[in-house]
Amino acid sequence: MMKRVRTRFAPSPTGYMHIGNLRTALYTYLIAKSNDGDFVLRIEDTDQDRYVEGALEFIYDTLELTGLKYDEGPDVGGDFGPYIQSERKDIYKKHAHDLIEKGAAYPCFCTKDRLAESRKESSIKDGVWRYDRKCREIPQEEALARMENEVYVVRQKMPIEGKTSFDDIVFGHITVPNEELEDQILLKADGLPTYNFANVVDDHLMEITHVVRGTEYLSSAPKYNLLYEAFGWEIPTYVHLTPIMREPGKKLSKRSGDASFSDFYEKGYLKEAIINYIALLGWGPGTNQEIFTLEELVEAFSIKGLSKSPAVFDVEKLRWMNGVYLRNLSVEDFYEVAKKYIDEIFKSKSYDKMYVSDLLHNRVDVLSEIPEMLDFVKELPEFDLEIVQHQKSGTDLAKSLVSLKASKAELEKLENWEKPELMSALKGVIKNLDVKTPAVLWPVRIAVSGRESTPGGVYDVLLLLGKDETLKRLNITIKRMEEGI
RNA sequence: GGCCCCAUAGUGAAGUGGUUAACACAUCAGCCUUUCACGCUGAAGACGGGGGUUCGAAUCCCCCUGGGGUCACCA
Repeated sequence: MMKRVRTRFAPSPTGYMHIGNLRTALYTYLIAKSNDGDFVLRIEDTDQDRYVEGALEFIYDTLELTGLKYDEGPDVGGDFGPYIQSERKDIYKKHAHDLIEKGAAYPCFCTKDRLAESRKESSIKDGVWRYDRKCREIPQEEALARMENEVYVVRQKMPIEGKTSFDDIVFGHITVPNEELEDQILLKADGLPTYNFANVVDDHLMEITHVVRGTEYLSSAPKYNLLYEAFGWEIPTYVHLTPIMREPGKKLSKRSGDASFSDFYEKGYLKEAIINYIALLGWGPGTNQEIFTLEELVEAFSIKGLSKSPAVFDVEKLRWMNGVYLRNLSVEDFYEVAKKYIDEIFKSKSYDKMYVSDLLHNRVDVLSEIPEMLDFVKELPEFDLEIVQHQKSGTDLAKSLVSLKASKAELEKLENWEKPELMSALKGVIKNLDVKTPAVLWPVRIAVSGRESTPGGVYDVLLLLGKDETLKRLNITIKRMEEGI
């Protein structure tokens, strides 16, 4: 009987959900759920200096929004709490002392000053300083006594010689020389554990079976193995994830701009598309399927599909995928997500919601583009008269002017400003003038929109503007042209 | 610098000794068309380099190169 799979997402409360963190959360969730297991949220706040107000809510909200529902966590409870590390202080302290008794760790009384001094002296040699293990030799009895009234940290006693190996499910078997391992600090002088200690203790106590984290922890894994062994605990399955790069060679980071989930979300990328896209950054289903709902990801996910090399975040592909999601929406649903962007253009003016949505929903990749696509609705933009001519059908300015005047005359007569009427009016113009269709439709559209490309054709643009505005703009452009010729 | 890891088109990514080396985004061309977009069709584009092993290597081994990670009282 296999143990129940349990994974945990363990962010620091920094008030920011980096896209890479989100992906880690996603994969962690998928590993649990694709095995009918539990997904746990644990907050790693052992660095007091880093605490950001409101960060917890931010994490809860983001996971809620993206659908990564956790079975246990600070706000939902569970049998393995508390789920916030700063509330587990006593647990770490007890375990650190157990380790001292077992001889796998020792208290270190070196002050930061002495360390800095030591670092300064020896750094001349090869550039990399490592703790000189001064306190390691203090007899345990004496050390225990000094702990009563001195400030100390607890350090892990690493083997001096030999090698340590560990297995990672994506990277395989990895061996490192023990001389590389520093006697790292487990418990800080403030009594809180370092990540290096807390993660081991918590993962064991919370019965985490698959430890999912970034490759930045790969080189620390042997130290964790040594810790598990010292405690006599079962070693979990390690799943180290490659980083997401902004461009080849450059890691995606907060500093390089819009690398956070909320930035994308607020720009008009759908959460489903973001999740879908990042799922494919570093993981492949082994089939050609690319569009996945979260449920489908749970179904399709396998650790085997995880990639060993870093993946570059390609905004262009995210755009495309977001467009696919938008197009797959019904017009009604599209309106719901696009509403706030469309309203930026129409403000309080009334408009036919479904009509506008229908016009937009095949043409938009990112919702925030909408105001720009419709900006001509607000007012006639400045534009170069040259674009009024339709080159392909050999229409020049003079001919365009004729088309415009004739069109204006017909449009003025219309009682009903509806598509069928507009169509028959302009088709009549085309027939009377005996010209090609674009020779009329193109100039009219440009004359009233000032744009070479618009969502929808002339009739759509005319409907968007209404009769009065259309005629007003036709007059303006006609006048400009008359003065120009 | 030491140690560890990685390496298929611009990007993601199939492929695990024998393939015309998939597929998707992007690019380019054509079709559709009243512009744009959607959609459809097609094109160009890759196994980082060098040695082995093998009848045969993108696939296995070694070296080089390139990239990444790590070496905190941060996670």
